[in-house]
Amino acid sequence: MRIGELAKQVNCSVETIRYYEKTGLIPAGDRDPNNNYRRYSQAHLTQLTFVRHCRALAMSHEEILELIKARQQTNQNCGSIDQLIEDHLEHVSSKIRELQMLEQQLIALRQQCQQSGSNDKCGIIKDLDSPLDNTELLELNQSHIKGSH
Amino acid sequence: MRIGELAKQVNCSVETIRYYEKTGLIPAGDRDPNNNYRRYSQAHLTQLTFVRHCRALAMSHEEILELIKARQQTNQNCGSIDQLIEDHLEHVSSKIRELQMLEQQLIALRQQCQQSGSNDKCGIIKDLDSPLDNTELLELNQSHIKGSH
DNA sequence: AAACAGCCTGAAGTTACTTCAGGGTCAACC
DNA sequence: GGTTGACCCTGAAGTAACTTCAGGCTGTTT
Repeated sequence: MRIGELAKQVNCSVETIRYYEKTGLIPAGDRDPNNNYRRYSQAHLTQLTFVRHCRALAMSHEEILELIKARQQTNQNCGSIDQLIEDHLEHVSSKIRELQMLEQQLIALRQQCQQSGSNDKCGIIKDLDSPLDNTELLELNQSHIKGSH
Repeated sequence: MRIGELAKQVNCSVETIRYYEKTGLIPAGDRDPNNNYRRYSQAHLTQLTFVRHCRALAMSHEEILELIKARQQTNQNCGSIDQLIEDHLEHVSSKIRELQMLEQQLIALRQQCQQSGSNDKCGIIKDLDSPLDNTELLELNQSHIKGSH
């Protein structure tokens, strides 16, 4: 199977597959000697499926690499896999809590407008002019799950 | 006031302030002729406070630039400001919903392990090997609110 | 033979910064 | 007077996970 076909099967772009190869998320595999095109087997499809599934769960490449490594050490204790999922779940949960606080602040901000009419009287702008209060200082942390835009 | 002092007042790094200047989020301002150091006034502090407040609400630079522009057209109708906040709130809310679905999937995945003991029998790995089902295909969209790691 | 889909590589762009390299300024202390 | 250390400067590169672009070969169809 060629790269375009593989991309279709796992629902991603061919560029993404080439990128995964470059960064070691999937093995390089061999080439058609005639044209130097990449050739993929069932094994590639399996690993790429695994990777895409992990990405759909918002895991980072680093986390996925750890899982792949664990997966290959078949007879080791799976406690580390368990722990990784547990930690990742905690990342996601804390991100949710963070965004929910943001959401509340934005709802409060929205009510400040008061239909003033003109920009200089708009309560939203006035509100944004004031410094951050303590409750807002729990800043957006640099977590690896992507943002809202 | 010099850049270090300003950074302290708004609780960010001096590099961030220089970055904001480069990207137009705050005006360039003047320099001390003796040493070429940046000098800041109360007006700078006000605008930077505004920007930091917006960032604490996870707005993108693009959104903040729009707000700054609106803010300067004092006598225009503030409907566009209203709308921007509304749209941003919707970004945040939909990101929350997305992460909550992720959270549920991770909770389900965590239960797959079944204390098998070894990696090759771990239900988590088996689960990740299977392709994404339809409910998971609502992929992580490229929204501007930062991720979970 | 020309057109067009599909493949290749390497580099640059994306976001909002942070880090680094290399160097000038300034107040204080010995 | 020399030096230490805090603070400032610039421009370039690094971060994550891709996407887009430039330039060019391959392969099938008309």
